[in-house]
Amino acid sequence: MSATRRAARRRRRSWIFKSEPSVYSFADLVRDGRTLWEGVRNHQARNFLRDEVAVGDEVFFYHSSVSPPVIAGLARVVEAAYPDPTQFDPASPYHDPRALPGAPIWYAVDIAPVAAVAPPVRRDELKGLAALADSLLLKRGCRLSILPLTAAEGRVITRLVRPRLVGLGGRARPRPGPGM
DNA sequence: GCCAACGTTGGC
DNA sequence: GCCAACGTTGGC
Repeated sequence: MSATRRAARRRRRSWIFKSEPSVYSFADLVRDGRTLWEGVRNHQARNFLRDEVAVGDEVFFYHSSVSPPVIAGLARVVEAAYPDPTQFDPASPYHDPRALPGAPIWYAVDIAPVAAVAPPVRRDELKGLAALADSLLLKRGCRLSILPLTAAEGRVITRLVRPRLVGLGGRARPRPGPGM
């Protein structure tokens, strides 16, 4: 089997991507159909984006800094890491003068919406899950905006989210993929 | 609005 | 390299 083929068969991973909905919400993603996940300026989160987030991975779109914080949607990765263009743009709030074309510091991936979660899954519902007791997501003080889930954590969140998946644009709800 | 947690910066 | 000061994140 070729390397690409092995990569294609790699186990799909699950991630939490946090966003403040006043900056960019799941509804914005639905409107846009696809977006680059720009502006990540934390090294650990950057490393996940650059090295581990892969096409096809599942993304739980998390609204932070709102009350209550929620998982508002399901998305998937449609383009793996490439240099975040905003780092080179002096007009961008994410501009980083240390970054040079050819020597990027920050990376972005592209994601697309799969289904809305309605009603959204609230953080306090997640807190009720024993399987998430030690998760990064619920860990006090965890400020990572790109957050890996273990397979078990992904499963348990999927179980909660799945009955609430609402297809986009009035179409039928998306067929659950393998493992869902 | 408060504040805990954590990352970054900069003086030494 | 240490560490105090400061800024940001993000739940509450």
